[in-house]
Amino acid sequence: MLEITRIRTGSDDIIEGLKKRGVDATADINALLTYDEEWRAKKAEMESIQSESNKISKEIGQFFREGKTQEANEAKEKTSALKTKEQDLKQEVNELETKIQNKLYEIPNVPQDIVPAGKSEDDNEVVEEIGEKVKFQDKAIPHWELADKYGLIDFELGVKVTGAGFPFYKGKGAKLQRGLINFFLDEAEKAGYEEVIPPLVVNEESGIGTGQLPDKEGQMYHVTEDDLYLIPTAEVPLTNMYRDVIIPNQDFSVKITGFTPCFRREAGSYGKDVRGLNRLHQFDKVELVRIEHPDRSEKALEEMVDHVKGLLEKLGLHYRVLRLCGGDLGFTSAITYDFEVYSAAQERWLEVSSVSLFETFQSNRLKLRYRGEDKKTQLCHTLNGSALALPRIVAALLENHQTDEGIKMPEAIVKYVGFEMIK
RNA sequence: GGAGAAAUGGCAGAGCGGUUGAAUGCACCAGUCUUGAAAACUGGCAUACCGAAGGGUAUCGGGGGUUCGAAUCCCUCUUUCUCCGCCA
Repeated sequence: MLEITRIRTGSDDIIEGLKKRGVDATADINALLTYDEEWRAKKAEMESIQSESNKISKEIGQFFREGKTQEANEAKEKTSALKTKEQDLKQEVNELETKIQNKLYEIPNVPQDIVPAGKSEDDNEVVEEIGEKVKFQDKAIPHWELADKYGLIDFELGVKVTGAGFPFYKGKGAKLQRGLINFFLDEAEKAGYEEVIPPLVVNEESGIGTGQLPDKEGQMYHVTEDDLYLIPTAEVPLTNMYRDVIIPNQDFSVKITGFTPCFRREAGSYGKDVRGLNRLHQFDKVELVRIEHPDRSEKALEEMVDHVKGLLEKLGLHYRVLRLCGGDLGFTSAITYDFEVYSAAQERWLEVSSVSLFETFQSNRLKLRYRGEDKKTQLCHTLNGSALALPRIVAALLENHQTDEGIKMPEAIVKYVGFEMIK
């Protein structure tokens, strides 16, 4: 959520910036400015009436204490007119606040200057590409066939027990999963992140805090009986740890990591996108979350990007880094780098990580602030990134490291999974 | 799940329906004193919004109500604690 003060002072820049998303926010911003002005006028009026009636109330108290009952009763008469006026104004003020709030919820974050304009993923900017496509003598076998051949993952069983998109990992498939999680967590810890195991269900306020709600409730599983949501990413509970928090100094740097399963309804997905491990309703992910001083958030973003690159290199995967264009940028993000690994058998890129800087967009909703030198509270910057999401990493590992003898594990994870080859 | 009790500032803990945004203590910050520190003393110390400023308004778990006036009374929700039941 953008800050209303920013809209007051920089509406043109916001409108200009949002064009890169293909959004024309002129009407919304102008409406907001009108509501805001009206709100301030009404509120000032309401407060002066409140002030007056507070004053009279105090006088009445004084009269009673002095035993001047008649004066007190006369003063009471005066308040009734004020009261009805106050109530009317209060209602108007409330209505305006709701309107402003709803409008603010609708406006996405403003992309940073270096974010390219664009409509879809085709306009994303390839920042760099590392490694080369693996050459195979025959055609590479897709991961779902490999998973079946080596008994690693049972998709059919998942369909029976739960439904499509909820696979069973078995034997070495399960060990690979567990090993990768531990590997990612250890790497995060080495980089200074504190490990957290959060709840996997969150309340509505948390969903609003990080921007999943309102609007995108269709993407989350909703436990209606208790009005709770299954987390679509650890970002939600990890970032909401800091909802309504004021960090007492300005030298802070919060770095947390957490492994969680993630649950996504993924309504509307179909075809090759959902084949095998490409898109699941439940998947495992290690997430990084950072809360930073605005002056240090750019640096933090770079560090996170470097961290993810390091992981992909240790896994020996051919990957590329994209700077998302305005149109592909998430609602809450000011800048996002996506990481894609090359799927040798499917011959396409698979997204395995997304690292974003939200600036104050989330912290404004979260009321997440720090206390500056002048003792005033300022909004923090929030960031997060996957490091990494498991299914597509597994898909890429299986496909890219397949040999005639089996699937070779990258050196870095051998000690984590406990074997060198899947045979 | 059933029965009771409670929810006040960073913490502890007062609070009669009327200068209570809230006593007091601790913690914290600044100053005095000191070679330095401690102690002592003095002052400061919630958040948000509106306003150029003086200042104003709101907030005592959340929401609603009674009243000229609510931290204080009523309703409701949430959470915590104690006891009982159930249970990894």
